[in-house]
Amino acid sequence: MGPRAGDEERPTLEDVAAFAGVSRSTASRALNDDAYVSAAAREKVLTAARDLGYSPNQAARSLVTRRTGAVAVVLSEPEDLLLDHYRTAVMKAGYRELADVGRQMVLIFSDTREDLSKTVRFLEGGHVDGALVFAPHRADPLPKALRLLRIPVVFGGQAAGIRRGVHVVDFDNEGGARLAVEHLVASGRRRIATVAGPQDQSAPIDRLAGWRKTLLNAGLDPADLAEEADFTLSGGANAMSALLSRHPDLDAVFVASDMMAVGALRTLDAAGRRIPEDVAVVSFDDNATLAPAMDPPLTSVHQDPREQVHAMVETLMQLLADQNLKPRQQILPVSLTVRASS
Amino acid sequence: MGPRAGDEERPTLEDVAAFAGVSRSTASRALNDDAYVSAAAREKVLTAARDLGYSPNQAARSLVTRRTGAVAVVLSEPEDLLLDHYRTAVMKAGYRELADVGRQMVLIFSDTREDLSKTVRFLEGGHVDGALVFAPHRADPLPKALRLLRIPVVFGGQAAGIRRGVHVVDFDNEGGARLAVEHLVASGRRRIATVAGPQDQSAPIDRLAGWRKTLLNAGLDPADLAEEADFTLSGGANAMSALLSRHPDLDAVFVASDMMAVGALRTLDAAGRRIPEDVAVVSFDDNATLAPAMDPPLTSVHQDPREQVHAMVETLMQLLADQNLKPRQQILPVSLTVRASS
DNA sequence: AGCCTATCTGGGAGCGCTCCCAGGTGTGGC
DNA sequence: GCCACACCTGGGAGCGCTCCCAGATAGGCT
Repeated sequence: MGPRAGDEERPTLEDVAAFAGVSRSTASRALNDDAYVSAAAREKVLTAARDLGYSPNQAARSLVTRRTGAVAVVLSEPEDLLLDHYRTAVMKAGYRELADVGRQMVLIFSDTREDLSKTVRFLEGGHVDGALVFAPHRADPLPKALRLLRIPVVFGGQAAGIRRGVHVVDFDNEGGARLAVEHLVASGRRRIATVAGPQDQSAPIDRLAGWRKTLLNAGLDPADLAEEADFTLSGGANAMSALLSRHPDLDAVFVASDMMAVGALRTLDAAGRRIPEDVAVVSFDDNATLAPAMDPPLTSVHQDPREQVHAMVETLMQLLADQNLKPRQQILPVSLTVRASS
Repeated sequence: MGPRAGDEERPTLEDVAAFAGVSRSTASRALNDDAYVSAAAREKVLTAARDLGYSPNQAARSLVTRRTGAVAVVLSEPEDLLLDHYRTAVMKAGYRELADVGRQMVLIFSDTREDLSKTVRFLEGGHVDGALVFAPHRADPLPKALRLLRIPVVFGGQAAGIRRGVHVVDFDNEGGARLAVEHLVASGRRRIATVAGPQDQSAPIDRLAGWRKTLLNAGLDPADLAEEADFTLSGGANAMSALLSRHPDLDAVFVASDMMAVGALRTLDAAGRRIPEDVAVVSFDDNATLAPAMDPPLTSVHQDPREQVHAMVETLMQLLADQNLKPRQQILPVSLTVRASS
């Protein structure tokens, strides 16, 4: 039971207080910079803490404050989770934005059936103060399961199956599609096809709807000019082939993601179409490593995941301060970055 | 101070015990399935816990056990962190492997100077029981800073500037390069170039060394046949151009990553070289979404990040059980997946 | 019968922190 | 001179849990 070598006990607040010659209470106040601590006492405590290499015991702290200082970022997808550009950006942004408000990110991947209950149990278990949830699939049971949760939740993108009573920060997908199509119409295109994303997710649904409505508004016929794909490069290439064989005379295409646009570009190139002379291409995402790097560089609807996450964190912080905050749907604007492909 | 609506207090262990008609101690034993609890008591406690919707307070638990149940996964890179395929795979694998041993992953991105001290402070602060650290850059100060840490650390890939006394799980990068080059030599190639990765990281250094040694062993001259690039697609394309202009007669190339190989393929195609007839291509990583999807599909050195993370978690668990475990360097074997590009 | 062990239970202490409250000291106003 | 009020400090309680220990009961051995 004797002290082993290297078995240095971690100093406690009590140790710091003793070392500084003050009480535990004063030490606590100094370290958390509460009011009513004399400058001299504060100085002594901070020095003592530094000298002893003190770092507060989080467990003890959160036992009494009932705050963990951690926030979960949940990436849900009933099937195998794809860590695409968007999710990757969300993770990085989540880490940064939460760090900026002094919170730690705890990442949760929820991509199997059994994960659902594990995820709920974790969020329920007091490990985190709140959660940012990304659950793009409409059939995903997670959002509904989270309704009974005691901790505040903010959704990134629409919460499947829930229309109200939750906090949501989404992009203006329909508006983005409208920008894209209006741009094509304005430059004289008349047969504007679309490669749509998976129609079991709300973002691609909205993009498709935006394309359709804008065409109708412009007096153009969308019939048979849409093809669904799965957000992958090859999916985009195949969808483009299908469109091309149905409508060899199409003169523009709105593709619902950059990655699919790369595939579409490849198909158009193989079919001998010049871009943008024969066919103009506009895509969605404006992925910084993809869109400008293509040949030709892609015109793309710009959305900034960091901005979304920032708004989500902001909302969550308000929620943490005031549990009764009225549920809010924030729709972030998007813009069109015009490059050589259109 | 009266109870608000929806202000349901979380049940404590005490509540569960009272409900089950046993003592707090017995309830605790039943829930943690300790020995010496009668079947009847256990049953009553578990039922009570379920009925009350009890979930243990983690803070209270870890205050006394001095275990958090969480493990950090640190992705370090002094410059802007690139979430490439490998790191992404590491994150997913880390999440799964840690979940399998009942631990929670806490992800840490450390990619600026000031992050260093924040990272150290976090790891020091008792938030996690241990850490899995990925710090590929040789100049990265993090590994050395972690030496004084009180918590167990396992490195994924070599720990910059440290040769011994740390736990490391690495791939056999040099052996992988040897496999690749021996395969090319065996198929009759004689002018075998390489597109090397950044030489400030140990993995690409080892791959380059393996290429060089194997050529020399085969009686071939590596002089001037290596070109360094930065692991990006365009970097690979440019390096390939340089090699091609220096050695128009090269008949094979070993590329240090799949992504760079995609660029190299593009350059070779543009230069009118047929693959594999004129130039054979072998790359490294065997990225499941990239290597088989290329035209032609890439022969690639296969390494499995999940396997690496699994070994790291295993080592960490042993370390958690026995702090004095002797430091170990584990080198995981790699294999060659032969496809049409060679 | 007596004793020892294995099995099971409950109470108490205490992990390290924050928060509340009582109390002490100084300063200004009447 | 006294009170009011800011400012500052220390002690005590208690967050919810696990672990140790004392005690109770039942069964198997000498």
